[in-house]
Amino acid sequence: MVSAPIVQVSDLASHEGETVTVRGWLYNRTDKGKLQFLLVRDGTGIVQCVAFKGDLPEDVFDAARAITQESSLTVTGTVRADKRAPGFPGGYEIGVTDLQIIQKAEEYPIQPKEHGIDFLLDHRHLWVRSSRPWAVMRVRATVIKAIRDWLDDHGYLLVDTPIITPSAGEETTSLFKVDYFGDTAYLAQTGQLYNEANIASFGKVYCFGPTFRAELSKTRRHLTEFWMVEPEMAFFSLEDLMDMEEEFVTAIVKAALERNRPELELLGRDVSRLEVVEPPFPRISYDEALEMLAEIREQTDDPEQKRLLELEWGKDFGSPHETAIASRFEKPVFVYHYPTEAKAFYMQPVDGRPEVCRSVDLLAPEGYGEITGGSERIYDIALLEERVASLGLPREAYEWYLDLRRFGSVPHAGFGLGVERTVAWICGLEHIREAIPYPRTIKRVYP
RNA sequence: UCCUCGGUAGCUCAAUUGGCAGAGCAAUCGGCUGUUAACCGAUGGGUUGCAGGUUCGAGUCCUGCCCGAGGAGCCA
Repeated sequence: MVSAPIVQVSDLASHEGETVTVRGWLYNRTDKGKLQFLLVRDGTGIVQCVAFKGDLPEDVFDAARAITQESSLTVTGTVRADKRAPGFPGGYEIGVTDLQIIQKAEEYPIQPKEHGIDFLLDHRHLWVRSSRPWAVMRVRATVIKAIRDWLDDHGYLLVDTPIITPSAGEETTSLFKVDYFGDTAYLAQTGQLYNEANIASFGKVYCFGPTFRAELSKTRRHLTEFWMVEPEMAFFSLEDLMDMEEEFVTAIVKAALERNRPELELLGRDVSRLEVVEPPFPRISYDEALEMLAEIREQTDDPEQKRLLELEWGKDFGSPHETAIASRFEKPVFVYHYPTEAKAFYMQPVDGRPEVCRSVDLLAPEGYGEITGGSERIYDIALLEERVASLGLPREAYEWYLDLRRFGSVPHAGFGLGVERTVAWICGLEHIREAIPYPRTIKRVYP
């Protein structure tokens, strides 16, 4: 047994010519008789290990030959550059001198070939080992770090908000009910109301965590459990909000381009679509968006498309509308001043035009839909009380929230950004379920 | 919740008008010194989602149920 320094596959380039040990799992193999090509993963990358019968003791070569897909192992050998070597990042391979199997895997269900989505999701605990999910989760980690770094560096304080909440924030039909020692509680679908309390202590805050929606939504952009970051800022106007959002979203995209370009290439992402993301983002009003939709409807000959793009004033956009609007722009596009009736009770009406409110959604390009939604909040106590009453909301549940307007209320604004939708957009994924390690959808809580 | 589509070997799929349930990959065994989801030869592998029905005969037709996918509405 040769003892050699343990190195990571991602660092192999700096060990050319040295004898090293890699610990990991067998990703795939090619058996050429006296020559074995073993693709070994270690979490940081994939390296090809080459075992040649003539160079090795018989037992070592036999071990290389017997190893099954996804068996755990340690491989020792000499690092050499070779253009033919596949892997991630590739270009280097290990000439095997020793090899030990830690556990010989049983027949592994996932092959390096096409599989159906149902099968893959049933085996998500194994599928996470495959190169596509691996690349996506690395981008996801970058996105999350970029979110935190940008906010922390720009004067926002992370203030955690509860996941178990006492009352319905918005509609109870979309809340998961929890038995709380005999009382009813709900899983949070937003931390916003608490953020609004926290800004009076810290000025600019954000909460970041999982959030839960019991909606019976069955589309490529919905999960019942997803991660959301919600910044909330005292003394912010709608314009301040858009200025901040475009800087923030640009920083996230840039971080992924800087740190995960190889992963994005592995995913087949056209990164030129991401490289154009720079402030300023186009800004259009809801009314302008409706005109745009009317134009698009006129231009299409597809009767189905015409029907899907119909929208009467006052309604919120569905995904066909969002996709159609976003397709007119290279960059993410802000749509502001939505009809008040389509939005939440706490959004500030526009002066002199109360039928629309100071709200803004950010639509991602390429059909990825709404990635942020936010607004200025009502800060006048009388107006907020009136809204609570007119919508028939339970006043007692909102007493503490109304308090915030009684003790030093200020104009303020905030928004939520959906992490999985952002990751799906950056990675170019077909479906949001690939943007989270263990997706929870209306039909799936396993594994 | 509504609409549409689907469920056949471990996986991806085929099976003519209702007439012997098959292929590729994977697995196992053998061959090959540069493979990139290698290739070549051989072997094993099936309660056709479940329950009924029609029929001489059902993977195929009928009824009910279960499971999943795509889309809509709603939303991030």
